[in-house]
Amino acid sequence: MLTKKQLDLLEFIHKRMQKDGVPPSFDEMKLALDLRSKSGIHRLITALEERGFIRRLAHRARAIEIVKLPESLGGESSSGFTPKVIDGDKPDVARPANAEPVMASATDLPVMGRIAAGVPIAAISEVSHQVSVPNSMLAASGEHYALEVKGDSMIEAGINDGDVVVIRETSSADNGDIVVALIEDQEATLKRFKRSGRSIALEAANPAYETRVYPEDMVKVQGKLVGLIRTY
Amino acid sequence: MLTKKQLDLLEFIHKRMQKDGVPPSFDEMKLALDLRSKSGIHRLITALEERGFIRRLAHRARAIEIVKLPESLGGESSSGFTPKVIDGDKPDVARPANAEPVMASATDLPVMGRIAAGVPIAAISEVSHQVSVPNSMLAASGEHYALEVKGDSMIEAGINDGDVVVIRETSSADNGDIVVALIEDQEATLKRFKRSGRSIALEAANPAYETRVYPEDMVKVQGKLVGLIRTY
DNA sequence: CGTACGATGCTAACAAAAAAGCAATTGGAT
DNA sequence: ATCCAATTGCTTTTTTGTTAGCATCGTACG
Repeated sequence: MLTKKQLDLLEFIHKRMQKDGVPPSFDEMKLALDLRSKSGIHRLITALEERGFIRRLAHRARAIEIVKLPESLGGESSSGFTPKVIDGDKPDVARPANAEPVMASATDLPVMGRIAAGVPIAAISEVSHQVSVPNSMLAASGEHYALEVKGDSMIEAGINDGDVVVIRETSSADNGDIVVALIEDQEATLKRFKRSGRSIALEAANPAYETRVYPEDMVKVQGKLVGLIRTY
Repeated sequence: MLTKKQLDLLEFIHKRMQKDGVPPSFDEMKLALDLRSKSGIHRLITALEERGFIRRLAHRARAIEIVKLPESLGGESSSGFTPKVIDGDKPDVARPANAEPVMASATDLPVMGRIAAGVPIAAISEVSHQVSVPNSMLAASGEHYALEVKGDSMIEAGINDGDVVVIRETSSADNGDIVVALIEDQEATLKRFKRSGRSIALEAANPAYETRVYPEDMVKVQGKLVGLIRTY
């Protein structure tokens, strides 16, 4: 899953955080890996993020957090690690007796880029990073992936700019479903699906955008919205 | 299930990862299996992926991960690997062939009831059930819990009826934060917080509801909104 | 027995990603 | 305003993954 360099860096970050609690800066990492430029680090970090090992805040100094460790670094296996653990322990809560880092059922899904609203987007392409979504959001079978929403076209459906939507792959949809549709094999959008006869209407949930109607063979449903995750 | 070659390769990858944590590159595998071309490896890898033994990121160097091992190779115990399924939910069986990502970082939070919008609610009390939320939504420290949203008072903030909101306990808030506030020690609501001088305004995100202003000692902030989860 | 097919092997050409470096910007924090 | 850190653009080299085309071998099957 990781290349040597990536692993080295991850290990360094991990040790650093164990030692003084603060993640290293790019320069420190540069030093540690004996590079002459930070840009190399930047790329390694990006790779680690893409693979779901770390999480970070862009443009924030030292805003790196380790999300998981590979087994080779004393990673989990038996629940050992637990990068950060909040066990939402509220008062009496009925929690199963086994004390623990309360890892719950979730699955990492790849975020396949951003999907636009008004003016669509470069079709779904590559993984930018991973998000964990509760399994309760996923169907027992079927492929899922996530997209970051760009724009405000679905605002009246409670989908805001920046939200992450979870999509289940499917090529069919029912009226009223919110779907990811590929129009003319070109642009992908998130819209509400409505069929009438041989035409398909894709309507935004925002009066500022107009509903567009296409003959059915110009629209391909790629997936349907099954969940939404927003972080403030 | 697997051909000899496929098994050999899988075994090699496994050992390799045990040893140095980094999966082998195609060339290394080529060497190991004593082939003169990578293309053979490519096909074997594809086969292993199809059969669900490994998972990988296409076009990424060394991005291979072993998902399961046949019994013939110490299948469970010896590797400390155990493609874990944290108890509770669905058994890991029914996963489509092209495998979805594995279990990831999430935490179960108790849902402490429903919180209303317009007309508040029976104060936060007992746990109705648990939801898994991605750890990325939680602060490194602090207590969290979840509430189910009842009503449409925050609809313009993209919070719909039925959504689950994740709250971090805190007694302070900044202007503009969406908070769970206890009014007169009686009713709890989810509103946007605005302070001016010694009074606190709690405003809904829905023109149908009016903003209410209280002297600061009548309002107690109980927590602030940090995340939202919606399942369709 | 001959054919079809699947699993393998090889070569060779290509396409991309990983990794590094340098320089110039942008952002945050103080 | 200024410092420091992070981000970006661009370049170069090396490593790694992907594909296509072709050949061989063995087995299942009519």
